[in-house]
Amino acid sequence: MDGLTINQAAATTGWSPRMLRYLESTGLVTPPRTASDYRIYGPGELQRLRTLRNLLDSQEIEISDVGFAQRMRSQPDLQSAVEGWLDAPIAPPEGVADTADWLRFEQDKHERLLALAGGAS
Amino acid sequence: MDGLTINQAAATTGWSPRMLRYLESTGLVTPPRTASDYRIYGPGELQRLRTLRNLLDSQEIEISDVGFAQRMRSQPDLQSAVEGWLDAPIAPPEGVADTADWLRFEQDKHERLLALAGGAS
DNA sequence: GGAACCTTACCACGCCTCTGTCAGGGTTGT
DNA sequence: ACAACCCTGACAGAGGCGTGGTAAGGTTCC
Repeated sequence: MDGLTINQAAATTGWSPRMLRYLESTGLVTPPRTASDYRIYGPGELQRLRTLRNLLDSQEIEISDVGFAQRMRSQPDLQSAVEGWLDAPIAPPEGVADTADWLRFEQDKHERLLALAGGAS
Repeated sequence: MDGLTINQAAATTGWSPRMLRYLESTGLVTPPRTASDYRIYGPGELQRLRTLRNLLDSQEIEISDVGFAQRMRSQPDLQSAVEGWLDAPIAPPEGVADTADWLRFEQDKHERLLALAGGAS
């Protein structure tokens, strides 16, 4: 044994043992195990637990948020998809000749939908 | 008026009017308003709504996740705090002479805590 | 001026997150 | 061998998210 058990780690970090297991289930802090499946918290894990607590306290964020950030880290396609959406301009796309044309097109579409819903014979 | 009303926008994007208002409350899609507070969805907002739907469908993601990503965008200190935590090494910090010393220190700390909890006279 | 639309503000429901607690069974240390 | 610890799995409850509905009141169009 070269590390703390879950209750010892809980006592020194301020997390409850339940939460340490929960954090492991989210993939945020994953301690190694002994041969008989006891969790072993080394200095690295303890540091990570303490700084995680600081992070959650200082910023207004939740565990699941950090989990999502980690997920974006490991899935580049997800990251590029999200950032692509965020970076997309709010301005209208070019290629439609005139705003008035576009507007008429969309409003007609709306009326077609209403017609479908209403007087479908 | 040079844009669609909320019901028209809902019909062409597939979102419900309720959800368009909800998305505005999360800050993800914020249409401008008329003088009498009607929401006006222009081509840009419609595009954004459709691509948001694509994003949520294609990736395994929730609205609040996108909201969090946007929040990290606009708050650089939050972003650096989260990424700093994610990038922190799992390895023990240097500076402690010996792992055995550290271990003894932490375990002693544990016992002090137990003593406080148990036999506080 | 009335129908059809828009606004905000609530209530409600199902699901998920976070957190605690407990039961049944295996492991460690003295 | 016995206390004290660890494991998993389950139930439970507070609170937030995503979504729908509905009511009371202003706006727009014919």
